[in-house]
Amino acid sequence: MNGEETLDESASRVLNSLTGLENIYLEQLKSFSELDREPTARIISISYYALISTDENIQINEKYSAKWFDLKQFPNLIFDHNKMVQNAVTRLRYRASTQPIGFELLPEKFTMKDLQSLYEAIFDEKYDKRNFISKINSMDILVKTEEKDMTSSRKGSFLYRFDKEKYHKKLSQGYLFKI
Amino acid sequence: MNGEETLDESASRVLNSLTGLENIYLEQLKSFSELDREPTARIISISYYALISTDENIQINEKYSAKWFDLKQFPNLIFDHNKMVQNAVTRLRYRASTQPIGFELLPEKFTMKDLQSLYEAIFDEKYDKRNFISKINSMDILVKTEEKDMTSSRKGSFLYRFDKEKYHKKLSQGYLFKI
DNA sequence: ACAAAAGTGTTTCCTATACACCCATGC
DNA sequence: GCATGGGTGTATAGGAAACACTTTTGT
Repeated sequence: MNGEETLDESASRVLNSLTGLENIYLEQLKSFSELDREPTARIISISYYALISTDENIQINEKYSAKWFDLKQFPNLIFDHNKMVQNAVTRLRYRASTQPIGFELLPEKFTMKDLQSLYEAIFDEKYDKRNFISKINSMDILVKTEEKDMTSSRKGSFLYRFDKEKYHKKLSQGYLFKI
Repeated sequence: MNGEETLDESASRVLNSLTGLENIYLEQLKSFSELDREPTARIISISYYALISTDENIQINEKYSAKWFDLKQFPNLIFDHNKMVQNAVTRLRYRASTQPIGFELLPEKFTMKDLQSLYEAIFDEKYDKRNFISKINSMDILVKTEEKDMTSSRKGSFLYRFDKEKYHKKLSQGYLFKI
């Protein structure tokens, strides 16, 4: 980090220089301070994770040779970076079960199927679509649009939007998000 | 922190110099890095919380003028330290609901009433004793001893121990602690 | 007409909660 | 014998999970 920014700002800046993205959900995870975690010097790292929507068009800056990996088949990382990833997955699952961060990861309009697939990916579990949809509907934080996504079926499936205002209103009335 | 220790070690050392205690449960919370969090210099702090059992006999080192406060009536703290305390309470509650850290805070042998009072303090809620006890019993991680605590009633109440081995065996079989 | 995904309700089970009386003992 | 805290069981309600068929439409 630089001397003139917070750690959160620093994380934002790094993500931006890597992807060009701005205003991305970032959450601080934890510090890693083992003496021998890197061989050349004593380095303390504070890890973060970001939620990057599937509809963002990203040009990864080649300078850092970063790459996307599927969680189920990602390579061994150097130093303690495997631990960092594991820690990030755990935190992501906790966060996703207590806050509607799922919507950070979808385009503004999405189908119920998209939403279900996303949560299935986050928790690495399969859900029954009837139960999933009625759970989501019971939360009453989505708005059904008139539009349909016609790309995945002949019948087409309705698109929904996350209603931030409604959600925050419910929050202030003591509502607890729980999935 | 010194240059030759991890942050966890540093937290242990600070706690030890404050209280003389060793082998205390400590968990790292998060970093605080706002530019103006302290007026005199740019300081980044990593907060921790500790679980200190009610049966520890503690001599607080007067050098640091530390004091114990009841959470329900603790004073305003300087800088961003109120935030730190709030963050610690939130984490403690999360941890206590997913891991049996309650037992870190009790003597080796304790009554069901002790345990219930402890969880009531952590979550600032009252529980029905029948429901509480049957929930604890259904976990099957306590051992009832033959001994009774005679200090709180004429009848006396049985003392229990937390069975770490049993708990870890259950964990390895996929058991999830949940209170 | 048929293939492919969307959409929709009901039943069952289990967990969480509410609730009240008897027991053992010291005084 | 009574006051005090300890100990115990059951009934009810609500949420989670299991489960299958009809609809739409492009080809």
